[in-house]
Amino acid sequence: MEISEALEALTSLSQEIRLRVFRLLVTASPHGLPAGAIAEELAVPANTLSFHLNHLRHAGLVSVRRQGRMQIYTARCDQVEFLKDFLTENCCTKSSCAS
Amino acid sequence: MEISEALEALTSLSQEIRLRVFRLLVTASPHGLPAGAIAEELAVPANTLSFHLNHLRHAGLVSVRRQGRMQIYTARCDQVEFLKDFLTENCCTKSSCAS
DNA sequence: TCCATATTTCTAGAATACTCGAAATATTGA
DNA sequence: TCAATATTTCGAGTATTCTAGAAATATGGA
Repeated sequence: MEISEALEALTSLSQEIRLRVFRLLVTASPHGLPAGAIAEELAVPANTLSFHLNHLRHAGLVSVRRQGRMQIYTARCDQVEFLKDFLTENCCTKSSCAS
Repeated sequence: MEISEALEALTSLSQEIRLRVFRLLVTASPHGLPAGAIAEELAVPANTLSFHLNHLRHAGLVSVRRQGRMQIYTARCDQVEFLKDFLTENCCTKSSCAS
């Protein structure tokens, strides 16, 4: 993972609503959840949520598919793995790292 | 690691200058580097750097000790481990995770 | 004590991010 | 085609973060 991608992922996950959205989607993995269900669960207005879902999508952390009228969002857990790898390779010394 | 602590660490590392500072300090681990050397290496004004070092310090990602006139900053690599653990526990499904 | 060096704090302006009402778009079913 | 539902886009206001000049603080050496 490039530093610019890592920055995008870190920026996306560093916002409370987005982190909560992502965690929720991880628990709902691999089926995903429609935007409306996320908005209701987290008590966030639909348009505000849409803004954050877009942010996560641009950062590559979620993917989306349409199912009828609904947009189903799914966590891209592999991207978190890449982020963790980035942190391991760039932000850890050998001695301090388990992996 | 609590969600609020994780947010602080993610926020700190999601800013380009701070991420570069942290990576530099990891390479200089465990000795650390004086603020002036970091500023010079990254070509950032001393007071701007100070702002970001403060941010990293409040997030627990670096520690500092005085050595004569210099302030020596050191990466707290263990905190990155905690952040990775947080991501593993909260943001990964079992199937998607190596660990 | 006085000066030079290293760094931080103060401050205000600039840039970026977040929020949410209102309007627009997409889909389904009648 | 029309109404209802699900979601997104637009736009403007608010809040937060970043930047860097200037001044302040801390230390060591002459």
